[in-house]
Order: sequence, then C-alpha cells, then structure tokens
Amino acid sequence: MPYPPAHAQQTRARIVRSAMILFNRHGLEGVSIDEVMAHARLTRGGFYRHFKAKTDLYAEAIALSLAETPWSRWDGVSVDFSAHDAAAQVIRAYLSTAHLEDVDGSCPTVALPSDVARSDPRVKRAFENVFRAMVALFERSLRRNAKENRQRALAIAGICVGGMVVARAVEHSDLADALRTATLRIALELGGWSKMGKAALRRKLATPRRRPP
Amino acid sequence: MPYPPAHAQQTRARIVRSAMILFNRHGLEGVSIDEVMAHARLTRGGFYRHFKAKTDLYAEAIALSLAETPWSRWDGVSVDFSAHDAAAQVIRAYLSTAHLEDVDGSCPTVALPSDVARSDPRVKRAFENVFRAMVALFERSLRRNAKENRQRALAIAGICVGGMVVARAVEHSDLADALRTATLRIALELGGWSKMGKAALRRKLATPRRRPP
DNA sequence: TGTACATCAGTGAACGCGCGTTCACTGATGTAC
DNA sequence: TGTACATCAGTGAACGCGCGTTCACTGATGTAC
Repeated sequence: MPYPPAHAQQTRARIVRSAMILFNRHGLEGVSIDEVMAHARLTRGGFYRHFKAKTDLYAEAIALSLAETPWSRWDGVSVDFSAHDAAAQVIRAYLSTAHLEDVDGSCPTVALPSDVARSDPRVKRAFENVFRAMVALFERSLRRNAKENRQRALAIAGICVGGMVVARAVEHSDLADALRTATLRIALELGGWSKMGKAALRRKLATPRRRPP
Repeated sequence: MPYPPAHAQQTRARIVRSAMILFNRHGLEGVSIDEVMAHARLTRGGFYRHFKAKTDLYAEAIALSLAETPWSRWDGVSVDFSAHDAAAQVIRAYLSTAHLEDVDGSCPTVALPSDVARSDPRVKRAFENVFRAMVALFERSLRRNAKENRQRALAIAGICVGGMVVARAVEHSDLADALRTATLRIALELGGWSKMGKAALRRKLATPRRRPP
C-alpha cells in the first residue's frame, strides 16, 4: 500500500474544489478537464484515476457547497445557526455585495441555476439539497402555523435566489444594486425579521459564536 | 437586385427563432451552428451570410422574446396591458405550469439567467431590457408612492424569476410545484393583487381585449 | 413577350483547433525482509 | 538499520471527433433590353 489513503482523497477534493470555482466562473459546460486539472496543479491524464467521466464532477462540485456552508465568506462572519435570527443573518450574507461580486466562491444557486435546470437528475438532486437546506433554515426561524411557514420559507428562498441571479445577469451595476437592496428588504419583511434594530445586533455580537454542525 | 429584400430578413428571423428555441433547451454554449441551421431547415455555410459570428446570435435571440411578449402562449390568453390587473395576469401566466413545462418557448429570464451572467455586455443588455419591461409593468400596476413602487416591483420581478428558475432546477416535481405555488401566492400578495375574486374576473372577461402596442 | 444577365441566398467540402478519453510510462511512497 | 520490491498517483503523447469558420460553387430570382 504505497501513499497513505488520505493522499488520494485530498487530491480528489482539490480537483472538485477547482471544478467548483471554474464552474462558477464559466458554467458547467464551459470548463475543460485540462483547465480543472491545471487549476488543481495537476495534468490531464491523472483525472481518470479519480473520476470515471467528466460529468461526475457536476453533481459533486455542487454538493461541495452544501458540505461547506460558505455563508461566512460573504459577510466575513460565521453564522450562529442556532440563533433566533439565523435566517436574517444568512439572508444578509447571501444578498450582500460581497456575495454578488464573489463569483468564484459563490453559492451554486446563484451561479448555476439555469445550467442545472438542463442537467441530469444527479445534478438536480445536489442542487435541490442545497436549496432545501436554505428553505429549512428559513422555515425554522418563522413563527406561524406550519403550512404557512413552509410556503413563506419557499417564497423567501425563491426571492433570494432570483434577486441575486438577475443582479448578476443585468448590464448596469446600479440596477443590480437596486434589485439586491429591494430583494433584501422584502425578504426580511416577508420573514418578519426586518425589525432587528441595534439592540438585537448588540445581542448578536455579544453572544459567543457556535459553529454549525 | 435578385430576391426581394424581405426574403433575407425572413430567413434571418427564422435562424434567430431557431436559435432561441435551442438556447432555451441547451443553453447559450450548448448549441452548434449546425444544429441552429438544421432547425431552420438550412445548411451550415449559409449562416455567415446573415451573421458575422456565432456570438451575435446570443443577444439577438434574447431580444426576440422582448419583441414578441410571449405571455399569451403560457396562459393561452393574450394579456390586456392597459387593464388594472395586467400585472396579476402576467404573473399568473409567468408562474403557470404551462410556462414551467414549456422549455422551448420559455422566457429567457427563466431559461438562461446564469448563462447570461457569464456573457458579454451586449447579451446582458438584452436580458436587462426584458427584465426592465417586466419591472415597469409591475410598477405601473402598483398604487403607492413612487419609491416604494419601484422597490416592490423589483422584488416582485425577482421572486417570479427565482421561483421559476429554481423550480426548473430541482429534481422532484412536487417541490417544484410547491415552490411555484408559494411564489405565485406571495408575488400577488406583495403587489396587493391577491384579492381579485370572481367579480373582478367577470369584469375582465366582459371587457373587449386590446393587443399590447 | 422573351431571353441573357447580374446578383446574392444558400450549399457542402475543407481547414485547423480544442476537447474528452486512453494508454504506456515514470517515479514517489510504504512494506517485507 | 538498510535495501529490493510492489503499488498506484500522476505524466504527457496520442486518438478520434465535433466545432466555428472559410470558400469555391450552384441556382433561384428580378431586371435590362
């Protein structure tokens, strides 16, 4: 048994991470294996020791962002997922200027939705898991009856995705920002989280942070 | 001057229409010129008599859907754009099952947003025009102060796009439909159009229809 | 009215290039003795 | 402890294919006489 088994796994993870970055930049179909491998500081041929075919990367790259919960990257602060305003924190991070501009480290719901819509079920399943996680988080933070919570959570997640996707797809940055701001306001309003003033913010900053599970 | 000048224009339009259908199906980068020309019942070489390069098609195909206002295709009824409930009619059509399933004849905001986000400014401009038309329509139908109208209209357009894009990108059709329904309800609620009951519907059906300009 | 001509939309073979995938090989590593 | 070996991660040349684009050509059409 040459090489510790962890070595192959690490390389594999590096390839998937490079793929995710390049998929965010150029779309699922706009990236060659050469480019992925070069980004991971490897060469062409080695790819097939880790994957059966190129398409295997699609679902795995999307699933990566669920395993990583990259919210912290966008607002610079890790989210306390057990806090009563966890949903509001995530929405603010998701709809931040930082996330709008961070194409490489973007959430796949923003960078790839129409690509995923054309892909096979495995890819859609990975995407669905990411979206479901978002909806579930919102649902938990709502204080109404169960059915109404579910509907609201779905709509709030939808507005977040839509606002960001379109903001990235328009030409003028002032329209993009107007859309982002409007979406943020209405999303918080829909969840009943828009009232969080300075008191709540102070409370948030005073609480010791816990990492998501 | 052989061939009437209209002939070349008609062929060109046929190519753009074929491109739009195939772009909706396979994305901007997922369609070859051979495929576009074959769909338009032409051959490879003729393409370059109408276009300088393949990329010219992208913006033009997207602009086509603004010129055509295909709302009528999705709910089977043409929208009266001067009616007081024009926005509600469009939202119902946009968020209909028919539109969710009609990939070929889809609005580019649903079929291509993440593709457009990666494209050059010409393509983004065409996309922006389609989105702005949607926002302007919603804005006109709102009855509040101007600034609030603008914000609401942006958010409503965002939620419509987001709901549909994600509904197309998830694996399970029951989640897709729950999302579509929730989005429809909240979008109408946000615009204050959800109260339209049987009386308003009767009024709508009694009014003679006018075509959009 | 009829014929020769000029125009240009459309054809299809050809080109060079980049892609996904394969394969014989190299060399870094842990293990057996 | 040191050396020979087996394993397999990674290399890079090669393959066949499909793509965007070019180009010499065909043939349908309106016009001039």
